[in-house]
Amino acid sequence: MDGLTINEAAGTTGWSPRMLRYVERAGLVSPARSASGYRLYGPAELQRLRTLKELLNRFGIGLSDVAFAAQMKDSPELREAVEAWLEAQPRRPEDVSAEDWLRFEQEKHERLLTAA
Amino acid sequence: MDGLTINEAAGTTGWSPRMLRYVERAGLVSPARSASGYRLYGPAELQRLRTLKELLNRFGIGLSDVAFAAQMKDSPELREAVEAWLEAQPRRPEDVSAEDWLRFEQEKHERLLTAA
DNA sequence: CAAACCTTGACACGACCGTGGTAACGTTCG
DNA sequence: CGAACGTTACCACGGTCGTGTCAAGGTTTG
Repeated sequence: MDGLTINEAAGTTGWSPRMLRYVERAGLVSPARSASGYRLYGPAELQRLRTLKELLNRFGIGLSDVAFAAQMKDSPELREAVEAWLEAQPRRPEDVSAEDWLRFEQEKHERLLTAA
Repeated sequence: MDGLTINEAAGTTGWSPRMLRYVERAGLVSPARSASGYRLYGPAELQRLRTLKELLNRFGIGLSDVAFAAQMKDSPELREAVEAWLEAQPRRPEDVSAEDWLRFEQEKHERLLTAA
């Protein structure tokens, strides 16, 4: 049977076995299962895991964010409702662009800014 | 000057003053400010706050989710990267539709299911 | 001018995210 | 058959989300 087991997949993707199960639970990458229930990661899943990792690192987002995007993707009702809300008013990007967003998302414990 | 103060706005929208500040911080609804720095909520903001509340309740999502959607909306780079990743493979919706998503998102502490 | 309201900053708290670890039990392979 | 590996179910822990509350100080208004 083709497909790497979870530890092998962990080895080639950089995720821990623990996280591979978590990612699956989040509905993002679900490998096939062997007759006895072992996870079998094929080339497609492995690639998906690698690009997922890069996606998260590159933008500093979380699994939940991607999971939410997925949910929006296959629930037109949700997607339309959210888009409609966002469309309503532009929020001039001067105020809340990457700067403030990051500030909010990460919310380390920095002060300052106050946007003179 | 037109515009309700934060407590008045809280009264008509159902949000607490605390949460109105939090929502602003998340970059979702930013009222104008008076000369001395008081928040002034106009009809547009009030409506936006009410619909936001309904959006969250209706789909059981969080402010962060909407904030993330907003971020995707005005960062084409992020949006394209996420969409590209999601597009890659369809994930048959039998496995991870609303059921599992909710299970993951809320993750109360329920057992069972195992989808006989 | 004093009461009532606003502002930001902080402490606090339960719930959940992202992780790791361990336990208890089934599977594969040498 | 025993070692190595897989599965699920838990405990734990720092960090963030969504909230409330309180303190210290400026503003508005009767």
